[in-house]
Amino acid sequence: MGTTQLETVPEPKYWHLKTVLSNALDSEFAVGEILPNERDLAARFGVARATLRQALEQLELEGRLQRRRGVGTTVAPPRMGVAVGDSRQVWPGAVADPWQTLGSTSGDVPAAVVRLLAPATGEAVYTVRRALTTDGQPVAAELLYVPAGSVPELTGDENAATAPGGATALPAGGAARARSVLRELHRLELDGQERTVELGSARADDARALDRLPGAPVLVVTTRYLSAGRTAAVSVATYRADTCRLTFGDAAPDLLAS
Amino acid sequence: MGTTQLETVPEPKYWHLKTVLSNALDSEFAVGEILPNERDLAARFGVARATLRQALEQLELEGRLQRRRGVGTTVAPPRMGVAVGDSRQVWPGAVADPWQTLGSTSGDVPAAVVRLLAPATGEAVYTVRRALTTDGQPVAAELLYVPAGSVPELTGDENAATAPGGATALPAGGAARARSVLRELHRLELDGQERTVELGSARADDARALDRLPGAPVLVVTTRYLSAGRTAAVSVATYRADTCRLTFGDAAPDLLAS
DNA sequence: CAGTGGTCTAGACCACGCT
DNA sequence: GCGTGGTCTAGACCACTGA
Repeated sequence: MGTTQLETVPEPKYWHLKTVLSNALDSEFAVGEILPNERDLAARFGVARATLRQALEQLELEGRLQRRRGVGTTVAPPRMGVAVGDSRQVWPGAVADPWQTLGSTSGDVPAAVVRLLAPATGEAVYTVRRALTTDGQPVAAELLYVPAGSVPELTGDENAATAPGGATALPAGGAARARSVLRELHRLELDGQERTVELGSARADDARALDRLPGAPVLVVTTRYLSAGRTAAVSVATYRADTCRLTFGDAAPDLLAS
Repeated sequence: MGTTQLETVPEPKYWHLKTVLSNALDSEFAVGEILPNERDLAARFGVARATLRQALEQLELEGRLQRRRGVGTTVAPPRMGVAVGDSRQVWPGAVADPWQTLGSTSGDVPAAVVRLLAPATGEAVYTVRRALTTDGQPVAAELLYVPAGSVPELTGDENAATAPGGATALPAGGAARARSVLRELHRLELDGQERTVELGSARADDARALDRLPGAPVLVVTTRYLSAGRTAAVSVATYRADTCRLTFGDAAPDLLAS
């Protein structure tokens, strides 16, 4: 009886707006072009600025737009492919590794990492900071956790106090020290590696390294390096979710470029 | 001279709020517990509801909370690990494949997929819809694109009109038809597969399948199946970014559970 | 300095899930 | 019907960038 509800799922304004803008981006804008500012755009579409921003946020999340405070909103280039795992499994910092070793930090070791490392009680952990950039653009920031047991040659001089109940971070050092950690790590045989990928939001330090605001969406890649039946190292890498696409397998990244 | 700016990076309210809530979730709430409603929470923290919502959105993005319209906000369980690629590479729909084959749809073939398939001009494409659920919860929705050339035995009865300049979708069918497409596909030898992972937002149909609102964050996994030097099929799978963590490699998903 | 995006407010109404 | 989260408004001020 009642009137058959004819096509009335009132699509949210911001959703419709996003579609309209998306089409406009495809047909009327070139990569790098600057859009009108938010107040003008909102007025043009007859919506409040908050509503327009909801649409822009979606488009930025999808990598279609790039917004920068004090500058404006520009049309983003297609996401770049970033090789994360290829067939040959190697230690971080091996030859031809595009990551840049920055140094070793002295932060806490997150509980989740401690769980993966399953270190001997109170065993110290080296923390190496690395960064990945492409064409001058920051792409990813990584923290590599190496328990002292994986690099026995380094335990000579500076022994950190062993805290009960958890891994202790070793004192910070320069890039030279970080590289020596990697060098020692390479003496081990790499038996395999396991990875997980999940969505996260950038912490304050990652945000700075990635040239984004805190809370920006990132893809968190956690890698567990296995050697002799034990976890020799754990890497937590955060990739800018807006600008890059992770590639796995033997694909040349360009093959899947859009 | 000038007063050294002492610790004044005015942290946004929503960011601070997120931290406070996050700690509260760790210490004072159990998984599944319902939080006070947004209006009460906002009043309790002395902020506008919109500001509180910004903090809740972040926490939901990180998989800490689950919000459902008409119901409330609950504490989410830890993300579940979902195996995406293991060492042995197999066709979709092989034995022990946990995906459920739903049927074949008749939608358009996205331009990005056409580029990967590189089909003969106007070659028709089968589209198979599948879904993955764990413990009754929808986890992922997949569209598998199979060019007619990959399953020659099926081209007998219904030939779609070949449109110029692009791949044509074949008419829809039931789960039985979809399964026959998979069966035929298995006759090919799988030479390898390439994957990409990127952040996306759920389209209307995916949102329905995943029991989320349109625009919800999803992890889009694009897989290219290679056989005899050619792309035999392309799968585009969208995973709920809030509830799952993709696992690669030989890891048992539980090993990396948080 | 002017102009941009980022944050925040205090309201209003709507769509949905339950009971 | 009632309470929930989802959408939307019209303003205000702030933080940052670049001329």
